[in-house]
Amino acid sequence: MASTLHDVARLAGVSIKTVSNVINDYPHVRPATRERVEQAIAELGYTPNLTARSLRSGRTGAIALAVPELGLSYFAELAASVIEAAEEAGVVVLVEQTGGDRDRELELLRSPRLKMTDGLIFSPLGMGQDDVDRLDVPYPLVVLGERIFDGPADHVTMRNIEAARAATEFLLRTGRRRIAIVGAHEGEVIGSAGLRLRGYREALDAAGVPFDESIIGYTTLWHRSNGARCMRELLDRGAEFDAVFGLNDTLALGAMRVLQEAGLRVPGDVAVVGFDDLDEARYSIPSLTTIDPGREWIAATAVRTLLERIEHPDAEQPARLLLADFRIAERESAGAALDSASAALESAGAILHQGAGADA
Amino acid sequence: MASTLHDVARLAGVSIKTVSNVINDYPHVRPATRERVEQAIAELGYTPNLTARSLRSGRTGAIALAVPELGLSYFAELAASVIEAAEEAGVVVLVEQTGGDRDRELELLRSPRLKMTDGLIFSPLGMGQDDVDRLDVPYPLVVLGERIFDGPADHVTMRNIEAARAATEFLLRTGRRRIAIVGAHEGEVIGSAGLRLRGYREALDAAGVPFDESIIGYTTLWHRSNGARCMRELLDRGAEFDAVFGLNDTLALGAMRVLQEAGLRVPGDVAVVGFDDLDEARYSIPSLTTIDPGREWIAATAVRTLLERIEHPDAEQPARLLLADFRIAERESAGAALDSASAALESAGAILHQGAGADA
DNA sequence: ATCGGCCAGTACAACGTTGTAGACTCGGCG
DNA sequence: CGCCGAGTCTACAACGTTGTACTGGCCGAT
Repeated sequence: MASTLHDVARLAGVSIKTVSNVINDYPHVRPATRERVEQAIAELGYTPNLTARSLRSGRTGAIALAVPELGLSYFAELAASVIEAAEEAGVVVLVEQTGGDRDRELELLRSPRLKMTDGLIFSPLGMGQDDVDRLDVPYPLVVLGERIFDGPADHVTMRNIEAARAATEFLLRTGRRRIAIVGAHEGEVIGSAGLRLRGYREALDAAGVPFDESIIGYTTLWHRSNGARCMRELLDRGAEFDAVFGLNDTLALGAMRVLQEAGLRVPGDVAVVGFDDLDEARYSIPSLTTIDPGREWIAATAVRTLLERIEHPDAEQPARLLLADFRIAERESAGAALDSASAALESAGAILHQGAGADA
Repeated sequence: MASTLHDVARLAGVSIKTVSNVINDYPHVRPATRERVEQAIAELGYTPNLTARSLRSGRTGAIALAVPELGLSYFAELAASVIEAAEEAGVVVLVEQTGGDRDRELELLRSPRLKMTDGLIFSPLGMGQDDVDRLDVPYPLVVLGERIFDGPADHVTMRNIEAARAATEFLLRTGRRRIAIVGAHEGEVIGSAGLRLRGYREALDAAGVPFDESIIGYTTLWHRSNGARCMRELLDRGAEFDAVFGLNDTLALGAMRVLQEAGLRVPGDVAVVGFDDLDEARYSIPSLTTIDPGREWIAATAVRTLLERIEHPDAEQPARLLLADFRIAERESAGAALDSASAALESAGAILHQGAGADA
């Protein structure tokens, strides 16, 4: 059905290798021959069989992206950015969902289905630091997220601690003193929750504000409903606070909903800050002040790094850690500065911290 | 680096075909031989080269999914469902973004990159009915959405007219009479906007409520911000209404935000209904009453239909139109019934209309 | 005893492409 | 005049897999 080099060669009266040479812009082809071949290609509507080309070249021109779930806005937007960056590099993206399940993540790492791709961008959620050895795979791999550090593969991620610290400092600077947390993970040290909580504590310590366990809300999965539930529990137990730091936007949005249901005004009574800068944060009521963690940069860097590894598979370059810059996206939910200094800051554009890209 | 059938065969002392037979569960292999081969496979960590297998078999085990943008929640959730359904069928999914741009959509349809897949699930947004002939492609294709009807390819979509009519009837039944529209497309007949507006008009006509152009809000792209802008325009020009039908959830959510900013209570002063049943609709404030258009069924059916076409490429079965059932997901933004009949209905569970799946 | 049929396993070709080696022509230079 | 090198093109092999056809050996039925 689909035509091959043989068909084109027969029609043009040349060998199949000459057709191949024309397609690949090999220079030593007479213009007359080239034209004859091109005409035959057009006539037959020939397109090269990429599978055969892959077999021959050992490259597929596809990369895999594994995320927990596209239904989670953060990963949907991450995937969008990865696909876009890959497209610019002429590469297509095969998307897998792991559900954030450790077993499925481990299984995926050794799945033969990856043989269809040249490498993997992997965002684990179920695996932890103990599984670090499982990242030692026989194909190019770039890891995202904060579940596993110092692994054998390149790692692109965000400045969780610094960003969370900046978010907390922002709230402190606007006069808030009792900053509740929504979404903490019990006993976690590494991982988004652990790192962001650490940034929060660093900011409190630096400002001399005591850490108060009673306004820390714990939960498991970072779903909207859990943000709501978490906030409801805080309110029910009579916790007192004048600000909320949701460890991601979905949590913050869920929490904000509960605050409003309870008759509290945002940001009047309680300021709310999130983390992720989802598209949605721009359109909530009120719009959500949040951390833009550099998602696009992360996506572009992950693709670029992976393609470099694919290009030079034998390069003995050690695994790198690449960190994105972040900024505070200041909006309504925590824009009302309580003193004049921060009011000036507010109008200035809100880039509070611009970390240096650690490309080394 | 990676081992091949040859390596395994050499180690096990058999021919490569026997190894192949073991892998493919060919029955006529002696248990002793099978075991020897399996041991060699384990020892070498052999996994089959899927590219070579694809070349040989003519099948890749991958399908492509082309959507406008994963940043749009509807398509992110659609993609999630498609990937899940494909996974169950043992197939992987290559995701492309067209940006809803007609030229990129047309280009994608003849892109050689599709050669890496067995078929395409295509959700166009820029193309229109005039481009129907472009869907006559030399590979299995399933079309989604409502941009193009009666094309040469299988088409899986939702009951836009009936669902929009049911949404409108729901508002009418709860006593609303002045139902504003957010997100109409000027002059559109086909397409989600055109069809949903038609369902709206049918409901009005059936109830003897006059259609009033002054409460129809027009916009272009269905982004949150456009829903907000659209609603602001309606308010600015002094339009009077007691309900809003957002032609999708993002529009409705944007509109709801503006209503609340303007001091109007939802659903007290204005009831709001959306369309899509995004995850987000469950967690907005108030939660959004909306149409569940059967997205999961659409995804599963698209995958199943595509795989059937791939399986039987020569079957001369004519292109089919497959329609999903829908239901009203009744939530807070339009739950407050104004009469006792609908109050009873409200507590009943809100499946207002259950269309029959047209699998013929 | 001979044949047909089943079992276990093998050799070869083919999927469509591209790298390598080489054939053939032609012009220029020694 | 003969040789070299560059230009143009071709034949062949190989990427790793699997379908087809085949070889023997064995058993039971004729």
